[in-house]
Amino acid sequence: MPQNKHASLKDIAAKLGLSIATVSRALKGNPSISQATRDMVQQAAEEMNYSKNFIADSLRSGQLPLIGVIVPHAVTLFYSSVLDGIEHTAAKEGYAVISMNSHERYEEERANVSSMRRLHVAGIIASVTQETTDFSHFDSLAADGMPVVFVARDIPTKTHSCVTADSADAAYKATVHLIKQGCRRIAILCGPNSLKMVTDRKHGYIEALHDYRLPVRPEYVGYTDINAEGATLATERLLALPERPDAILALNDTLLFAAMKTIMRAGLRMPGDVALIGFSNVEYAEHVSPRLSTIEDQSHLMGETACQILIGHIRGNKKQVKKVIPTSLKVRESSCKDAKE
Amino acid sequence: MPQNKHASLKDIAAKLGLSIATVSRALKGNPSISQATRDMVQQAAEEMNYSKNFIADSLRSGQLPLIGVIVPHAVTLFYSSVLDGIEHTAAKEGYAVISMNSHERYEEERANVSSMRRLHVAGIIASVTQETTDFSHFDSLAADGMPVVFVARDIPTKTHSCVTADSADAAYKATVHLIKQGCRRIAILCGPNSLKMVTDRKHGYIEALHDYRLPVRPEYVGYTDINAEGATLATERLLALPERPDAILALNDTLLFAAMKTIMRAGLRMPGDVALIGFSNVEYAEHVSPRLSTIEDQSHLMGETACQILIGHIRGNKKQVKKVIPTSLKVRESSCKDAKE
DNA sequence: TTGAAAGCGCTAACAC
DNA sequence: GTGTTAGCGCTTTCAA
Repeated sequence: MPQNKHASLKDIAAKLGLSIATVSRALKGNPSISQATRDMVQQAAEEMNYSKNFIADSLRSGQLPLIGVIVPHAVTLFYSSVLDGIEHTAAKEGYAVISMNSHERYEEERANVSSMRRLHVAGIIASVTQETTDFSHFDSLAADGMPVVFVARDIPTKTHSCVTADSADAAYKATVHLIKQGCRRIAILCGPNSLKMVTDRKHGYIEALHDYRLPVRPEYVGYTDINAEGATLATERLLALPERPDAILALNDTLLFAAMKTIMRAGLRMPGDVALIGFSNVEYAEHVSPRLSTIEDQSHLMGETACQILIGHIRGNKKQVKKVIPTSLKVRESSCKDAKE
Repeated sequence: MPQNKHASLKDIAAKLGLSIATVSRALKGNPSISQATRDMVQQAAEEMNYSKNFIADSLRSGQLPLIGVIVPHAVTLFYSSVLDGIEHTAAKEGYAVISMNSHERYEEERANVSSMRRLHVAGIIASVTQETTDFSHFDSLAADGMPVVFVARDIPTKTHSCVTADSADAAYKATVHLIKQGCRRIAILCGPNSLKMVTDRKHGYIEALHDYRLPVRPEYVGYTDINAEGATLATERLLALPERPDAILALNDTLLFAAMKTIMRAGLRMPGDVALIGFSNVEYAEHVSPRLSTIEDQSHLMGETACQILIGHIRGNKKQVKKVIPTSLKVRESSCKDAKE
């Protein structure tokens, strides 16, 4: 015999000699159905192991109870944690999560967005790639009535909701920390300016230098694509400057670890010759030697928050929400000039 | 005006004065439709930006083009990489991926399975929790005709397909490596025996001891739940033995890093007092001090392979497949007695 | 070569 | 209180 197809309303109706509509109403506790019938239907449904086929609903509503998530780099503790936060909240609200990885590539991101649209997901949470400078693929979703919330990496457009870290603030604090350690030639290792995350963090860095009357030197702003190779080259360029930086602030995990390796390989002492601090969610930062100072963001909470906002939009809330999640500075060995050396 | 609903076959038919059936056939190149009509329909479809609503199909087939994935611990490089491999293969074959995290809890796993079933996914890829000893929730999927493939952590039942690492082999090689370093009191840090992954790896460890005529001492087999707290306690117990082990083999990332911290905190030298090696996919293993020796598995490939097998089953292949993916031993400082100390 | 109609499972508007 | 019917978008007989 073929596979046990799930029991349907029709089956229950047939068994009980009722109409499909009555069964449907009884099952959702419609008060216009007599208590006796309701009980009878309830029991039959349980016996037959009935579960509602939500695809039928979806056909009518044109929307599946699914939330689409697009991240640029899924195989990281940061994004897997964001994803877990999203899943957590989504599950509580009756949504499942479909995730896709754009691998930091614009073309893949576009393809992901169109897959999501074809899938008729109820809404999308996205973190853009470092290549993305054109945002029309997202705009067209809005035109279609599919809500979008950006997480971690926002886009410049003003009309979307987003959840981000307190980037400028965190970079400011980290820079001040370095200044207080006696660093005067502080470099920053950046991703592309197309990411608002980057410009925000750079802004915090510059503000701190201004406030402490230190010059902002263009040669100390190292740009790179966000990958290990690029970051290694950019760090090497910084270290080769006539006036070598005495500190580096790295804008994310990838950049931070690449910078660390490059500094060590150059035979420089850390923090003696070059202090290092960076944005990171890698718990291993505290196990490497020297223990790395980091700015941690609350990735899980960012995911949960983004999902809550998105579900709000799905349910009809039109107001955009821009939420900032605090980070925390973890001072460890790599940025402490006065610490044990 | 309301949201731009997608154009449907009906819209195209109306515009062209054809029947819905004709449009449907024309769009899939049915040869019984005249070339002229086909061209006309094709063009209209493009103009109207038509895309097929697959929910309608799904209602009829009772199945969505979705693959469900259940992992015990999503926020790890191992599982996020497995997931990325699955997504990669799924996307190529026209499936999207729904992932859920059981957080190593049996009850969550059961809930995940029933969510997946409610969602009418086409098939499931799962890695069981360390608490799972009853597998009836998976068996009932099979009864429903929903294929399941296990990845990384298999279950004892013989009838399912699975993709696993060459656990016994890898543990054997790692143990032999330790023996060749002069270790004679080799301990193993295990998860629960309910995981086949654990018994397989333990088997390899025991075989190696046998082959080199070393005694298998029960007190050197440290059991723990797979989490940092449990692993720390288990390591402490091992280190407190009258005859302290001179080497530890840890069965996964979590256990490995917990063991490392515990050994260091006890003030013991590594590898001098205790050598350490473990299964891990954490690239940071090579940045900690001392650099950690590891057994790496090909997580991405495991995901791709599992997905290929699953899609085979979805398409009707009934033959079970058991695939073993090779690992590689990365010898670094933490397990080399003769290395620089 | 094309059209009409049934049906996938469910809900809601409209009877009675 | 309960039944009937239409319809969500599509495929697929069956007719013409």
